[in-house]
Amino acid sequence: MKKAGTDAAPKRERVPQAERRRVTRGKLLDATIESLIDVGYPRTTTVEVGERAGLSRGAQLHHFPSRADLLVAAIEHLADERSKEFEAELRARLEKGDEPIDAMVDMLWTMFSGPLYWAVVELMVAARTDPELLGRFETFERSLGGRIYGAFKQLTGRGDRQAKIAVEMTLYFMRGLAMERIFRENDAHYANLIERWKKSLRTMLS
Amino acid sequence: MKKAGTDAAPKRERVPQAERRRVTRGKLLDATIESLIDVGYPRTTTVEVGERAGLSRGAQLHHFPSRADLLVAAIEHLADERSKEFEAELRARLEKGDEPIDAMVDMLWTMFSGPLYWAVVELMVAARTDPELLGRFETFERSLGGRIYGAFKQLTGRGDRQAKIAVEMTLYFMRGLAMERIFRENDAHYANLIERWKKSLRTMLS
DNA sequence: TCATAAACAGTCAGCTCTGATTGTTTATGA
DNA sequence: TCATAAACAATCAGAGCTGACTGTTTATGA
Repeated sequence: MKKAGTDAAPKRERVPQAERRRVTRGKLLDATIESLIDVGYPRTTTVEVGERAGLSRGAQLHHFPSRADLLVAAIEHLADERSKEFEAELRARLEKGDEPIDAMVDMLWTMFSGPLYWAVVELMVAARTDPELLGRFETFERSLGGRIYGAFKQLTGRGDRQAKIAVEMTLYFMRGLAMERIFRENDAHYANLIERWKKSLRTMLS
Repeated sequence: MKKAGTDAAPKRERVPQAERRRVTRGKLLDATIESLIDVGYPRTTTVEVGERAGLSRGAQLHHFPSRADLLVAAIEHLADERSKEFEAELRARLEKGDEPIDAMVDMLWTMFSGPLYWAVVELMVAARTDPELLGRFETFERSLGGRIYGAFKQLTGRGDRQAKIAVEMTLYFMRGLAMERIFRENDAHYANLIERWKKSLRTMLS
């Protein structure tokens, strides 16, 4: 009764190793991001992540031998997720055909006010005092920054220095505004400030 | 030889209990802030702080029975320190007699780019997932925010709604810009953006 | 000057987290 | 079909952290 029927019978799914590997790692990395969002960096322990992923310790350590390995991989995974989020948002705005500045700012705020951004904040702050994380984080942050600037060019047709700086300042403003959400949940307040930012941005670009 | 000469002899300093208490607690709280800046929130353990303060475990636990007590007190202490920093900066700008907007923005950037702000960031992010810290943090953050707005009124003579929002947006921008310092140290870059912000601010207020 | 309380020191048990080890199951390709 | 390697499971020792406990020193005010 140990071996499953080898011929006709239940027809077990045959999943290639590479695919199984990908799925299990994905579960662990998703669980890591989720834990960062829910309980923060210090309490994102390997046990916490293993439980969230529903995997045994052995399975976990097979893929990520140490907590550091897990977190470093989580940075890359988070970058992927944000990238997907970004592309989806960009497509949505393009379809809606909003005015470019509005589209850009709204799109960015959607990302900065979404749950994934808490994971970014946790990792960013942890990276400040952890050289290994810092190196990784920087790489992906720059890459996404470049992609955002590219989208701005695509939307507005402007690629000059002034535009670049305006995008940069927008990102900083969003970052600071997003942090405020630690204390306040008042969506109307943020909506108001976002509208005001659009005005400032237009002035900067004119 | 145990008891010191009671009459003439070496004249031991007599320090009142309240003062000794104040000093020892100050050492512990300073050490906590220093540790937050140097190694971050997760590694700011009670042992780490005790060693930095040069105090025994007993002394430490006498004043702060738990890690949580220490961190909560550190928030208040940090608020005091920032407050002092603020008042000092404000006086300096008033003496220099700079143009009000310049003075305000420069003063704020001095604070946001100073070492104390890293401690603020560490505690703020930790507070996100820790209700006890959150309550405390919010209180002092609001209080300092009010004081900053007050100074703005004092400097510019403007206390209208538009001014209030402009100050608020300035604080958000600074917060986001300060975080960038995790990755980049290029002072000239920040100086440039600060100058641009002054322009935006003037436009907002005009 | 002396009783009392606060300040301070040192040690340690208990807990949690990490990562190593060993054993079992499942998939793949020969 | 079977040997091999990857994937997964379970347990555990070691290290670090917290907070409790006990004992000593120092200051205060009666």
